[in-house]
Amino acid sequence: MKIFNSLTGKKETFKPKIKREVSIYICGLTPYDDVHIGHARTFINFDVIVKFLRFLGFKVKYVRNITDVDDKIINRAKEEGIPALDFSKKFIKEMHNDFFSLGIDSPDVEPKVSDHIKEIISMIQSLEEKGYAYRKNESDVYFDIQKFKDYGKLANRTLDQLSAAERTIKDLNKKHQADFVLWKMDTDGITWPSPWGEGRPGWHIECSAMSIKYLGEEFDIHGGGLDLKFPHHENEIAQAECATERNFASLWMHTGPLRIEDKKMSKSLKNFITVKDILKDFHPEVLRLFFLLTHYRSPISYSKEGLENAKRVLDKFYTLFSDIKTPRKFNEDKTFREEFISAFQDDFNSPKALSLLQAYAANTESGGDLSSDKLFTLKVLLNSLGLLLDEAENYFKYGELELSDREIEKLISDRNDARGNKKFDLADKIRDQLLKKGIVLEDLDGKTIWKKKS
RNA sequence: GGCUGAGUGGCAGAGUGGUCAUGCAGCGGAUUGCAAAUCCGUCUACGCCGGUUCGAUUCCGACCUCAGCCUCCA
Repeated sequence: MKIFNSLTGKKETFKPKIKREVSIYICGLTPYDDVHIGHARTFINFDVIVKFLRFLGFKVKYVRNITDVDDKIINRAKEEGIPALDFSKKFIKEMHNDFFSLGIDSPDVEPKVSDHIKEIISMIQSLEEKGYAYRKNESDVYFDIQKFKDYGKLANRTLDQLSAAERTIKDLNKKHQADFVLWKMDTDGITWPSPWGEGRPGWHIECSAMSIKYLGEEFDIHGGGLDLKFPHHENEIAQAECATERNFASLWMHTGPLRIEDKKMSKSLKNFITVKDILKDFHPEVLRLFFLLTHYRSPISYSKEGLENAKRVLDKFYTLFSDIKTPRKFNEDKTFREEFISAFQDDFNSPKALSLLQAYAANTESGGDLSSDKLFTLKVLLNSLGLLLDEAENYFKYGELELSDREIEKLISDRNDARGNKKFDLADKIRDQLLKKGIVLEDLDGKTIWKKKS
C-alpha cells in the first residue's frame, strides 16, 4: 500500500506503527451551519479510505473531532440569542443526519472541544513550562514559533516568508506575526477558568490535545481538507511536537479542494451548496460516486452535469443488478479482486479502480454469464466503497414526486389495458402524461416498472 | 510577490518512453407496438517552444495558462 504523504511530498509505502492496525485522526467540522458539499467531499473520501483499510483487514481506530468552541459559533449563537453550546448541538445533530444520509460511517471516537478543556489546558501548561508559550501583560497566550526549529515543515514555508505575507495584521503583543493563540482571554461567549484567567482555547490546540489523548503521542495518519494544511495543521504539529518532544503523526493526508462551477467555494464568497440541497435531487450514492470518479487529491469542480454523469454511471451498475438475482452461493473471483485492490492500494486511486469495475461490468454483461462468481465479486467491491448498497427499486425511485405510488400504479394499469387492446395512441398518451410528472416507464417481459426521470 | 500543484479527445478522468485506458455523451446498426435496457460497429487526445532519444503525451529546460495556500474555510 502506498500513500502520498503531504509532509514529505512523496508517495510512501505505508507502514503502520503496529502491524495490521491503523490509527487515524481527521479534522472534523465546526458546527455552525449546514454541511456543504466541500465537507461532503472530504468526509466521503476519508470514509472510503477507512472502509478500504478495513476491507483489507486492517484494524482501524478512526477519530474525527468536532470543533464546538469557536468564534463563528459564538457569534452566530449571539445573533440568535441562545447559548453557544446549544447552538452547536443543533448543528451537530444536523451533521449526524446528513452524514448518515450520505452513508458515512461514524468514527470510533468523535471528541468535542468542550469536553476536553482539561487536556487542552494541560498541554498549554506543558508548552509554557518548556518555554514555547508566552504572553505580554494580560494578553492572550501565544505560541512562539521562532522557538520551534521545524516550524513550516508541512507547508514548506520559512519564517521570513511568513512575516512577509501581505495580509498580516500587526498585533503588538506578538513576538512574530505568525505566532498564534493558544488560550484566548475572554469573558464573553463560552469560557472556562484557567491558570491564565477566564477564557477559551485558541483554534488549533484542540486537535493536538484530542488526537494525542485518543491515539497517543505518535500515530499513523492525520488528515483533513487541503485548506487546513496551513496554518491549522502546521500549528498542530508545532504544539504537539513541542509539548511531547516526539514526532506526532507520521503521515499527513489532504483532500483536494472543491470548486463550484469553476469558482472557489468559500465561506467569504458564500457560494456553498449544502448536502441537503443535493439530496433533494440526487441519491446519496450519486454524490459519493461523483467524488470517487476523481482522485482524492485532485481538485473537483462541482457541476450539475458532473453529477448527472455520475448518475448515469451508477444507473448502469444498478441496472445490471436489478435484472438478475444475486446468487446465494458464490466464490470471489480472486484475480479481479486483486486487480481492484492493486489499483486502489496505490494512493487510493479510486478513478482507476472504478474504471476496472466499469470495464468489468461491461464484460460481465456481454459474456452472458450473469450469475457468476465474477458478478458477485463486482458487487462486493462496489459495496466496499459504499456503493450499490440500496435496493435497485429504491434507487431508481429516489426523489420527490407529485404523484403517489398508487396513482402511478393506476395509470400503469390503465396503460397496460390500452396496450392489451392495441390502443397504442392511448397507451402513449399515458406514457407522456407520466413523463411530464417525472416518471419513466419501462416494459420488461410482461411487467411494467417505473423510475424517476433523471 | 512567496510556496505547492495542474494543463490529456465533446465531457469526466487514469496511465505510460515504442501495440487499447476506462466511462459518459455522439454517430450508424440490431432489438422494441413506441420506449427503456442490452448487443454489434464507430469518431475525436495528450498547452506552447526547444533538447535528449532510433522513437516522447510520458524524461530535461524555457515559456504560456489555470488552480490552491499565504485571511474564515473540509
